[in-house]
Amino acid sequence: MIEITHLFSALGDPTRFAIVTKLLRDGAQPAGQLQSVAEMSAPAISRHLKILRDAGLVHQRVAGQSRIYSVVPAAVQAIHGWTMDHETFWTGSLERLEAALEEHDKS
Amino acid sequence: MIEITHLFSALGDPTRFAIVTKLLRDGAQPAGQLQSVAEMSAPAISRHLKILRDAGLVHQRVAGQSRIYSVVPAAVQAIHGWTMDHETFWTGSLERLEAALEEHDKS
DNA sequence: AATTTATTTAACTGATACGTTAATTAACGA
DNA sequence: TCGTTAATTAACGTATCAGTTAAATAAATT
Repeated sequence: MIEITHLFSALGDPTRFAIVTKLLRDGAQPAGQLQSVAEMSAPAISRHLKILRDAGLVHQRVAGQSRIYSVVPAAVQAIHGWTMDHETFWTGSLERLEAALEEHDKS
Repeated sequence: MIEITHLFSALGDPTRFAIVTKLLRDGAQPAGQLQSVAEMSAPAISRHLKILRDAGLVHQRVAGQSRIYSVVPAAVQAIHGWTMDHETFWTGSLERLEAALEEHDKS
C-alpha cells in the first residue's frame, strides 16, 4: 500500500526531490546518471533511491549491471488526488477573496 | 517564499498530516482542539504547528488567549500545481497501460 | 581468469527531529 | 489582583536521518 505521508516524507528531502524531478524531466535512467543532481557519493544517492523505492515513488528495473529508475505514475497521481480531495477549499478566486477579507477583519 | 520541499517535508510527518487534515475537514480552529489528533502533549503539538507555519502551510490568527489555525489555500494549491506540471506523465489510461506493458516486457 | 564498471550494503559519525517535563507569557474571570 | 486557562518557549534525552569511506556483489570487458 502506498501511504501518502510516505510520499510526502520522501519528497521532503531536496536531494530526493531533485532525483524525482530529473526522472520526470528526462525519463527513466540508471542510478549513475542520477548522481549528478547533488555533489554526493554514490552510496548516498543509492540510499536515497531506496527510500524513494520504499515509499513507492520510483520503480527499479534491472538491466545488466545497471539499475534503471523511473517515477511511478500512480504515486504522483496519489498526491494529485489528495489535493483534489480538498479542491473546494483552495479553488475559486471569489471564495478565496471573501475568506481573505473575512480573515483580515478578524485579525 | 513557499518552498515546495518544505511543504512536502511538513506533510511527511503523520501528526502534522493529521493536523492539516483536521483543519481542512473542520475548518479553522484553536491549537487546543488540534491536540486531539494524537496522544501527545500540548508543547509537542505547538512545535508541529510552528513547523507547519514556517513551511507556509498554515496561518495563525490571534484571538484573545487562543491561536486560531487555518490551512493556507495557496500552499495546497502549490502542491496541486506541482502535480499538474507533470500531468502528462501520469495522466491518460492508455499511455499508462502502454508504459506498464513496455516496462513489463523489459523486466 | 583477472579487471573494471555499476551499484548496493556495512559500519560508523554528526546533525536533526521529535518527544518529554518544567518554566514562561499573556489574556480572562472571580 | 490572584488564580486559571491557552499556548508557547526552554532544556534535555533518545532515535532517526543523512552523509562518509570501506567492503561486497555481480555483470561486462580484456
